[in-house]
Amino acid sequence: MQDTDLANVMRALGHPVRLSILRILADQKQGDCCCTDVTQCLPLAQSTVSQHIKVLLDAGLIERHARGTRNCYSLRSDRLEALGVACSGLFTGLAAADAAKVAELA
Amino acid sequence: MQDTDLANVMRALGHPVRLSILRILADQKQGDCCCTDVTQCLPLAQSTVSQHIKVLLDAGLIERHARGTRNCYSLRSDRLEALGVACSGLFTGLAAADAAKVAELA
DNA sequence: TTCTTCTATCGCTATTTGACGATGGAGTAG
DNA sequence: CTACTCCATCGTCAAATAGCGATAGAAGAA
Repeated sequence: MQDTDLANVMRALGHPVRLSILRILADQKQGDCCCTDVTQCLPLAQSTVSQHIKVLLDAGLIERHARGTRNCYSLRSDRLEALGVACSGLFTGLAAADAAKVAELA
Repeated sequence: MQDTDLANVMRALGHPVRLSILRILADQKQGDCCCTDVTQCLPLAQSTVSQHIKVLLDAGLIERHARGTRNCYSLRSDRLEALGVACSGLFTGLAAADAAKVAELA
């Protein structure tokens, strides 16, 4: 994953409300979680929640699927898992490079 | 790690230049990497780089230590490793909760 | 002391973000 | 057809962010 893409995803996750939305979607029963449901879990206006959802959508972290009269949202588990791997790799990679310098010095 | 803290760190990482700075610090030889060194690796003004460094400092991702006449920076490997664990846990946790719903449905 | 280097900070501007209410289109129910 | 619900989008505002040049203080060098 490119640094630019990674930064985009990170920025999308860089707001506590958006992390909350991800958790709400993870806890909700299979697929039938619409914007109104999420809004009722948060002390925010519907339009604000909709905006945050859009950010997560654009970052590819969630997906939308029409469910009768509603738009329902669910996590994109594949992307989340890939992200977990990328982050873990990035951070331990950085830490490892750092450690290598120290070792090299000895 | 709290969602608020996690979001703060994510936001700090949500800019490609700051990711670059982390990589630069990881590659640089032991400890003697000052603001000017970083600036020379980037197409940005020194003041701008200094600001980005401050963001990383405030997020606790790097640390400053005076080295003679300069201020040198290095990664906080402990924090990075902790972050790797936290991210990995968060993402796989979300994905797992999502998968559990599907299984429960069956 | 005087000079030079380093760099954090200030002031400024332009852009982006976060929040809100209002609105209108799409679709269901009656 | 007539409600009614859902919700994405628009317009607006305040605040934060990202960029720059200028500057001043700290500290080593001469």
